[in-house]
Amino acid sequence: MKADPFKNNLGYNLRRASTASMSRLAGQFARLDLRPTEASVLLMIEANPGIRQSEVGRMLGIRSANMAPLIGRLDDRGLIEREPVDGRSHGLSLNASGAETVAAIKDEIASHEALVRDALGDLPEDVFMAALKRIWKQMED
Amino acid sequence: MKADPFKNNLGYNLRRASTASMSRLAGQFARLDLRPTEASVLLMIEANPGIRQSEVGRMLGIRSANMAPLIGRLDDRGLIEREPVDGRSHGLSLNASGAETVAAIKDEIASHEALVRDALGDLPEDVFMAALKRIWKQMED
DNA sequence: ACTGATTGCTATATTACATAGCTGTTTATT
DNA sequence: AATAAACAGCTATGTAATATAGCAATCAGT
Repeated sequence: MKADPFKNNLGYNLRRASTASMSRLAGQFARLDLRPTEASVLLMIEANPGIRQSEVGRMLGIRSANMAPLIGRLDDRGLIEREPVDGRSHGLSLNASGAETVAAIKDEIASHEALVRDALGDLPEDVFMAALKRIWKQMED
Repeated sequence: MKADPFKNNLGYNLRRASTASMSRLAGQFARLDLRPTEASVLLMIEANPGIRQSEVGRMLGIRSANMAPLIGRLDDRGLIEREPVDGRSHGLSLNASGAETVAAIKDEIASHEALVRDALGDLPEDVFMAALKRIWKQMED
């Protein structure tokens, strides 16, 4: 048996847990022919109809250079509508097909969340999540 | 203010925390001209001198196809030695330069770990880490 | 009216990870 | 001993997320 220098490493275990979780969720989204970032954008649009894509990007931590082709794909697939709110901005909203897709996304997320919650065992969900949020914030300084 | 549909999403907060943590650590490793995966491989070799690269890959979750160029770079940079243990396997070990690099890596990791630990607040480190490990294991089934 | 910031975009590079397939070597089975 | 199966290392290639640099059009504040 080999020694594992990362056994007690917080950062490493955080990364492995996140990677494993995302990889599984990506597999679920693949059934909808969606990538995780695309699904997250659709959810953000559903929660905020008319939101501008620059704002979606800011909230999700996606650069505008990466948002452009992403939104383009969603538009090409007929999931969203773009309406100009001023000369340079488009307000984004879901159309019927997009709303259907979001409903399916929510189902996948719910089952995935349940799986993660199960793994927490005794540790209360809100305590765990608060710690994650503090890590996230802390690292940005 | 816009609504955030991911505010109470375990998977999303796990991912953001992990990404932020890794991005910061990558910035620290960049000072050593190393990428995170390269640093992790060097640490694994230090902890297990003579280990074969296939075994490093198994423990770190890196495919053999991706290990090959990675090990090649570390060899080209003169950080590791490869010695044949049989006709198909190479035993990996650090040379003097590699050992020096690993010492620097450990310093960076220590300061990074301290930062993550601070963010945990009241939540005991071992409880948090155990939860991460359970998530990691759970997702693989 | 002008300056500077913002928005959306193209082009391109990097990093991590994946699959497919190849050669040679070792181990197991007959 | 001969053959089959598994393994180690590798190349080539594709995908996803992310990053930087730069551009044109638009908007806001002085």
